[in-house]
Amino acid sequence: MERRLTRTDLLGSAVDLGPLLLGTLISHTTDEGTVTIRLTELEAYIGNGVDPGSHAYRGKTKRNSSMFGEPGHLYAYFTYGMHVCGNMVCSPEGEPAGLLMRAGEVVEGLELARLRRPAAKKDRDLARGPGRLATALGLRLDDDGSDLFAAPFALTAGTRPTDVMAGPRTGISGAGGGAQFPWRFWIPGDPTVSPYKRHPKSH
DNA sequence: GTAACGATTGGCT
DNA sequence: GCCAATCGTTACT
Repeated sequence: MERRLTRTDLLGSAVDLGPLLLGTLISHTTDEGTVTIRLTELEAYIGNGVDPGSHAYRGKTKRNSSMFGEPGHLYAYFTYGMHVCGNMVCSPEGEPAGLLMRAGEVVEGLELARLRRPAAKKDRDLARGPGRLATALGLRLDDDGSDLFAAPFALTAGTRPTDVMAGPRTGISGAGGGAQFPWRFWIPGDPTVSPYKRHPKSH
């Protein structure tokens, strides 16, 4: 039986929660329908001057304020002038931390996800990458701050993976990109996990 | 005020 | 593998 998650399940260190939350199902319902994605890849970001890769590294701003809010809410941001990415906010209010939803498998609303992701050649590419996942789920910038435990969102415990891998985060430049912060977590062997890419600038 | 850069993607070589 | 797209945020002058 599938269990509905509660806010307590997201209250804790993002680094600890990352591996535990792999396999979680996130649902988003719009007037177009419902899409549910089983998360297969997550990245932890903390901040507070500790994590150079985090948007919250230099403190609270208008953009990242959701990360400082109540756990279980969405931190959605706009990047590269065209993509939206979504985080699940963890840790107590006032302490910025989140888990970037980097990839997943569409398990409900396949047709709607295909409609939203016309560029995807295979179903495994529908949510393979943070911008793609957000698009498939129908996330928009104004969903930033939304409570993931209230309509139109829902979080459900999925089948827990038998194995979990950890490594350096993708696309991070500078100090936050190295093996010093192995806070990318994924389900090994899952075809929907995105390929690792180091930041273009770090050569 | 002005320039550079991204927690990326998709198309092309 | 290489690179353009595209614009808000950040990092300078």
